Amino acid sequence: MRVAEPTVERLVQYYRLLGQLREEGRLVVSSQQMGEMLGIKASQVRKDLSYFGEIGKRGVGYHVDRLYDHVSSILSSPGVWRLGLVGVGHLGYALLGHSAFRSDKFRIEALFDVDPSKVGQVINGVECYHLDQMPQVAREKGIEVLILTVPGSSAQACVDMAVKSGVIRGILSFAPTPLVAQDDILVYRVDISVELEKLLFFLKGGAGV
Amino acid sequence: MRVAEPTVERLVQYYRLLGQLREEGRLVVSSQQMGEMLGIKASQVRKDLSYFGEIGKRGVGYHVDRLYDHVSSILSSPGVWRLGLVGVGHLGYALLGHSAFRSDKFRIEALFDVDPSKVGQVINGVECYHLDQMPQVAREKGIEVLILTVPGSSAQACVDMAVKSGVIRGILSFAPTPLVAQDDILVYRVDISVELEKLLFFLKGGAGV
DNA sequence: ACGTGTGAAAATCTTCACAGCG
DNA sequence: CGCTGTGAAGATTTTCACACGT
Repeated sequence: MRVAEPTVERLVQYYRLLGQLREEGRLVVSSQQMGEMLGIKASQVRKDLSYFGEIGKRGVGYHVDRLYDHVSSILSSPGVWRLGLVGVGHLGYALLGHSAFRSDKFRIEALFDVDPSKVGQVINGVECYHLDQMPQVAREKGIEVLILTVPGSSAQACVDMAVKSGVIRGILSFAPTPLVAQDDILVYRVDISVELEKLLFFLKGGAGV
Repeated sequence: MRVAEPTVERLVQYYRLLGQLREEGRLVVSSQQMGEMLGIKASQVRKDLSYFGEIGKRGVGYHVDRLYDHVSSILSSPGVWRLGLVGVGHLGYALLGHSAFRSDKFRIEALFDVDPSKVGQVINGVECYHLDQMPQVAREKGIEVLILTVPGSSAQACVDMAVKSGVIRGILSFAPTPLVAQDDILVYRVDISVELEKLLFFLKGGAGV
């Protein structure tokens, strides 16, 4: 069965929460309680979890350890993903050290930039190559996913290179530009300014002018 | 009429695109063409734009300048928003210099941190205060919106302070934690690791295990 | 003839409400 | 009894299809 994107988004949150509860030594949790802690309706929690089989106990709730392992296996990867990070500016550097990028599910294997002062350096324990070498390095190192933290003006060029490399399957872009790629490359975007604009739009009241 | 969030998200993209087209000196564009450039269906473009009145010309398309001004006024703010940025780590610093934060719609008026080596400094042209002073500084400077780039462990504490300040109306958080606030404070979240997890989930094929 | 504007249909996502099991 | 699992209802968002103005 196909799992919807909003469901996956929430699964990641359940996973984090369960990790915490597990550390606190909690044994059991109900959909109601999870919902309250995450700002999600209990019925939504139950529906999300039910897509992957009956894992709770009626009249009791969910066994924290068991549910954690279960969600973990849903989100698990076949192996360790190898990532490349393109654009070692402030944002790229911030992500390199960011807690979101500390996981045993993936590893940043290479950096790419065009700045001669960065190429050849080892930054945060990862070697930086010239962008031109990206397709080759990606093939050599088995990199399948790219994080783009380049200016909008060069984002599409990076995507085109990724396509040509033949090995990149997914791209997470932080550039504020639309990207076109073949259908077999999965592109996700995090657009910071859009989020800020949305916030301000609804703050001012939502209507026009 | 209430405007849906997905619509606002696309409006921001139309706005950017129209800005480019305008600079290129283009006079007219169709919903079909805008859609192709942004990866959005033409019918969706037309529906989004039609919420705000009849602005296109049948048989012709949209007049670029006119549509640009129109979308601009929809997204416009009553004045210049004053923002505070909490947490001047790598990510906070990156955002400070980020192109997304260069706009005449808002201005970052103050930074906040707990690190003594940052408090009192002027970073990127903006003064950094101790987090404890946030409610007071926010009131003095008319800050209504906060950007949170703090570790997850302190994000909720920042929200609580913001609530107590009495003047904060919106928060954009980059922390990977759920946040609870009163209903009159609008909270948006950008969760980088969730986006990456989603990408990897659908890359591996979407199903469980 | 062409491309917008828009009701209506379709698809997607969320919430309800309750049967059923521990 | 309490809480899950789930079909059905409801809400929201996208897509279709075509009437209409230029």
